[in-house]
Amino acid sequence: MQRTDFGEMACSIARTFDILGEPWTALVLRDVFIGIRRFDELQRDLGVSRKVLAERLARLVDLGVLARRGYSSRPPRHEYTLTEKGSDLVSVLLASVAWGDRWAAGEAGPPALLRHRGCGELTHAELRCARCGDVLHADGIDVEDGPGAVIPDRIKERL
Amino acid sequence: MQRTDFGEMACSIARTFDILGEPWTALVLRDVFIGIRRFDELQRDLGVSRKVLAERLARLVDLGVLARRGYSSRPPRHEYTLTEKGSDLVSVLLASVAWGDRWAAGEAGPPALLRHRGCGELTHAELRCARCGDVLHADGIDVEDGPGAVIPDRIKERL
DNA sequence: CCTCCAGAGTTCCTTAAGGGAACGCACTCA
DNA sequence: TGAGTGCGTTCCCTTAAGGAACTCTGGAGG
Repeated sequence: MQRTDFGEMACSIARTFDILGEPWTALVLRDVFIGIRRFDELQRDLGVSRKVLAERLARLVDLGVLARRGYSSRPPRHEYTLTEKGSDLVSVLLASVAWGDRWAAGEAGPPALLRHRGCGELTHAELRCARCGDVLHADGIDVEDGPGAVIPDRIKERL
Repeated sequence: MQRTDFGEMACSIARTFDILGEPWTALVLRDVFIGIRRFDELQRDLGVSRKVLAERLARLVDLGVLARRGYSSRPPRHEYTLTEKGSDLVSVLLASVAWGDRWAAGEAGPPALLRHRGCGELTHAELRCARCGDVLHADGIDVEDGPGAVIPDRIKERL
């Protein structure tokens, strides 16, 4: 329902989930990623209401995650594609595929498989430290304040 | 609002976002991850309504993402901690931190920094192919059907 | 013993977001 | 000219989100 504005919080998780914190948005991005790019195709594939789909697409275009381009001017037709910002967001989806495959796939196994074009193998995404290259786990990480951390109001008033 | 049941879809993204597809849940997990474990602390830190917080916590415990344990029996007090399933889900949060830091941080820079205890350096999470170890990008991946892909109903009827 | 406080939820109420169905409009094709 | 397709809008109803106030339990303090 989103009465709270997560996008303004001083937290990259909140800001990301201001966009992704709503299942349809994630699924729209997934579909565009796998090549479903037109309104009606998306609507059929997802089973979402046209209203919600229209809203999500407009928001994603607004945010610069998707781009809307005409691929035919007569009749006017358009399609949605991922921008760089958008394909980068797909990483979050890939991380969630890894989790879902491990913890929510059940007996049937993963519903989809990922093939890395670089090496040609079936694979899954693994999170690694950008510095040392080791696999990252939640319990090997400490969080510290960064430059964009909030300045409490009582201090901000004095600036 | 979630009238649609994303958890039943044959898609690991949908299943993951059935849980995470709602900003408060992500923030609750973040807080538990950074060590905020008690109901009132969470409520104060997040500014979420107690009702929504109670609902989210109950659901996460139900799903096995969080565990609720008493840390004092007299007076009865409890705290929430991440299970293995939960800490694994934090990976998705780490991926979203990387995206948010890059695309939503603005001039101020990232609100928080991650230090990898393994190497001691400030770092960020990078997605890599579990097979060849190369960095994974959305556009280097092909998606194929997996064993858990849906069986269309007209076929399922015959089994 | 009586009152006060903290932790941890619950209950109630209002409002806005979700979902479906129908409508609109531009263009094409038989 | 009438049906079909692509892409949305509009209307209306229902349900969940959010806030505030209330409850209940079990110490502390005087």
